[in-house]
Amino acid sequence: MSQNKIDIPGLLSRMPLFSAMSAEDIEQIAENTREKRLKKGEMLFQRGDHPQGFYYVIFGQMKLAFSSPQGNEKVVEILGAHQSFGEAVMFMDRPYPVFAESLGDTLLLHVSSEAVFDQIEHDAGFARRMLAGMAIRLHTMVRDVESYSLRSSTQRVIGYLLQQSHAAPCQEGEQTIDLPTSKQVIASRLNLTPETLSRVFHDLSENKLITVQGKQIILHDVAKLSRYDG
Amino acid sequence: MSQNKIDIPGLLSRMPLFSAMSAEDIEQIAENTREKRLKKGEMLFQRGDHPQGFYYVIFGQMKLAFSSPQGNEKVVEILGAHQSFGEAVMFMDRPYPVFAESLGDTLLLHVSSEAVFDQIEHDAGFARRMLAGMAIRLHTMVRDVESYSLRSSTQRVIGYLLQQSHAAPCQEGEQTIDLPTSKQVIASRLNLTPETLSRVFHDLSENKLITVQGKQIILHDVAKLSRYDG
DNA sequence: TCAGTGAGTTGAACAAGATCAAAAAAGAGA
DNA sequence: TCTCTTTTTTGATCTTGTTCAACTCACTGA
Repeated sequence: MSQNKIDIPGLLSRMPLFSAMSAEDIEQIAENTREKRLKKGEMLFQRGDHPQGFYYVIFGQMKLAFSSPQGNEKVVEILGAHQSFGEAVMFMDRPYPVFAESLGDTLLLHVSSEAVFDQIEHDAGFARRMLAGMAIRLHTMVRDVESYSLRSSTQRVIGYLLQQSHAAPCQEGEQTIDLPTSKQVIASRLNLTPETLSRVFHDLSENKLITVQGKQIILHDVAKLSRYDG
Repeated sequence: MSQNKIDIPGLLSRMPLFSAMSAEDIEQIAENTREKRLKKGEMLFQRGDHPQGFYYVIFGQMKLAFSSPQGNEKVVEILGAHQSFGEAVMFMDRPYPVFAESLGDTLLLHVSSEAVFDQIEHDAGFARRMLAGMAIRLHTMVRDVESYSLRSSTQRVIGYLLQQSHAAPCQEGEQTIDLPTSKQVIASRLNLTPETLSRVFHDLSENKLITVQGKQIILHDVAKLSRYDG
């Protein structure tokens, strides 16, 4: 908590959602924005809490997840800097369906619902950007359902690695990526147990497709990797 | 195709999305709306096609699904009368991630993207309703992911039955529901094989919780059913 | 430096569903 | 009504990924 004052309007204007807005409008939003600092492992909200705005990650990392009565936990999303979450739930009369917990020391901005609703009222471009953002979110979710439904564990892991690598699908040569968080959390994100993820990594390593060094993973041949089917 | 002329403005004004709109605005939308008739089993759009608007079901039934390279098919959503689909994808520069096929003879309205964008431009209430609709869609998707991730096949089936029954969770006595389509399709919607769905129904019947008569299912005790854990 | 702790790995046994094959039942058309 | 087709059910077997337990490793903090 030893961080200095932060420049809220400056940060807001760097968000895609707000970047096309006038200085006055930014100022208006900024007045309804608060910063929120979390230490590693802190809970931001629980499933069932009522939302009053959405969040934007300045630095650090958050996870969104739900837990079953049996105590299992399923990570829905891992969010890093420059990503936002909680927009959708503002527009429903519903509590959060997931809980949010920080994965490291994290700084968030919280933009209140009122500010968002006011902006929608007089800025159609903003409304359109908001709709576009939610559409992308929905699309991501649909792709997740697709991958849980009709891809094997190995295929899901490969898909994740390729996504993280941001590589053109046909790119030649090696590519190094850094896992954004622990393997446990990533396993849950991919709907796998940590054991299974470990075994998949082992298998891919044995086939000379990747090398795992802690959180660092080298993809030896992106093209071959995307064709591989365990 | 022997249906008479249909009253497009009348039908539109009965949609929640448009119901609060002025007659002139409805007329404007209506001019950009076309009807589309499908026979059973017809393909409306393929994965990869480019959207030019969204659809609304007047009567009949549609399924949205994707298929894997291995030929498996996974039904994402089953849509009946008074439901719409395809809104989200209008707001992205992306093709459809799923395909759409009719499950019976179906009449749809197709509302063009242009009409929607124009309306957003001058009607903030419309934008808000659009956002609310997409938020609900997203929420449904999140609940699906939850149920695929941390519920057993039996629990998913029970969840589906309870949802279809529209019963208050603590309701006493019997409740009859009609499956909206074939058990195959429902199985896929629930991420199950037809065989597994059949066995779950069998198991629930044996435990006197339900009776299955073709597409008709009697829930003998909603409260007990929602507590049951095979 | 070294215990202590949580993360990650490995192996063996297990279980939930899937798959394959075949029979039974229900519809659809003529 | 009687085929012919499709859907649904049932049984046997198989697979994928889970579970449980033990072990290794890396890192943290006195």
